[in-house]
Amino acid sequence: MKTEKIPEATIARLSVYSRYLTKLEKEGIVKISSGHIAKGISGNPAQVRKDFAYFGEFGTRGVGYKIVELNNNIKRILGLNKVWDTIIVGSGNLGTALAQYNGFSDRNFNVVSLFDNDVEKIGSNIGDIEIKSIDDLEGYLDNNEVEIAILTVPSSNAQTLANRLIAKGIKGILNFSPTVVNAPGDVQVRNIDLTVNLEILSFNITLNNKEE
Amino acid sequence: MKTEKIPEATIARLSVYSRYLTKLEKEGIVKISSGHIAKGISGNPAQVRKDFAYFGEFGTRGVGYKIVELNNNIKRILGLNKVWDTIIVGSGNLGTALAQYNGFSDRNFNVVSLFDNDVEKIGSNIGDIEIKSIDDLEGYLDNNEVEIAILTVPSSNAQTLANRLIAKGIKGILNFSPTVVNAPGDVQVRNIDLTVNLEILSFNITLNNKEE
DNA sequence: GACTGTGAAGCCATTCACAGCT
DNA sequence: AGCTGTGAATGGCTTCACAGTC
Repeated sequence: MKTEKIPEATIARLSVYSRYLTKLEKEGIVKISSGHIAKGISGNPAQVRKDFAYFGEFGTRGVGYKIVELNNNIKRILGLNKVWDTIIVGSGNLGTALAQYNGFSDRNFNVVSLFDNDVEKIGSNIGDIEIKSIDDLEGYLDNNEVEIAILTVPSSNAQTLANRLIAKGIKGILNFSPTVVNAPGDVQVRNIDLTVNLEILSFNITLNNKEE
Repeated sequence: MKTEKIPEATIARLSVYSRYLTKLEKEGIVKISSGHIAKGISGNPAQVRKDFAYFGEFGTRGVGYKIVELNNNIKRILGLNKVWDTIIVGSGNLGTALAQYNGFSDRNFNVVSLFDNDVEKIGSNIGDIEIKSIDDLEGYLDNNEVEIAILTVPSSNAQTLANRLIAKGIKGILNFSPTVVNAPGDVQVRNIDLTVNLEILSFNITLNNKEE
């Protein structure tokens, strides 16, 4: 193993491997080869091995990988050996849907609060998460250790709210609004752009239809 | 312009350019240079020009691009010069949230129906979209021209439902369940994996914290 | 014999740099 | 002078192929 730049694609795949390994763990399977991991997630065996090799030697030649041990290593690498308290800013349809999404808690992301500017919503609950006033955002972040925020507000407000989050020490933003959010280098931003993905579909379908 | 393989990243950027150009159009701006487009979407001018060059010569040397004309070209390339009727399969929190998301209709994607297997929900409306029984999926697709489906069902059902959609001629699937959906080559699948994106954030934050 | 770990090769996307046009 | 269009150079990721280990 050499220390070198790790492709972001590798990190994304580690997350996928881990979820697959967790499934196998539950089924009681004990060990697995890179070839079978690759088959399970529709990938390439050499790539699976190379992805792991950035971080250490987790397998045994001639044998394969012990699933529990490998998965623990991946979760540690991804920073999932702790619970990440997370807030959602914007309790519109998407924000409230994400607040109730089980997939996050399964992976150690715990939504602790929702923020909105709609007085009709403030004070009510989504599941057992209270919707708080956006005016209380700074106060909340002063008193609670939160490093990750999910941003589900209209494009027009996205950068302003991102700035407020960053000013209060938020280190990662998952942005769903269809606008690019800028942040200083020590703050991670990931954009999930729903319409871009639909438009890639429409491009490819249009292309396929022409080729027929 | 030469015909060659077009990077998928180029298609994703075309979608982003188009949204930015639409914004400028509304502001009444008439022409723009690759440098200004790049600034607007936090990109690189050479890349902007190269992305366009895959499809033709849309600009004028020494001058730049006419915004309306360029945007029309991009929208045509992306297949957005028609309305795409779309169904959502799975009317859980995420499915209903997406059904009400304005960003889709703004870009010519029209959600025409929601499907679910919960008898409590079937027959009720989300906005003006009726929730239909999943048993009626095939019948609906026989009688309505739909090429794109959004899949927001639990992982355990995702592949089965994808197969049913593909059997009825669906050409593109936007999959939100955290599982890989397989499809034949003429069917496009795009996966939006919410937890993968959170885990990339947690990896990067963990890495930054260590480096401090 | 089976499977990992890894240098080298191959492939693809981005960026540079400049000729060509207005 | 300003800006596009594009071949060439660069950089990065993926795949190959095989030595090393069990």
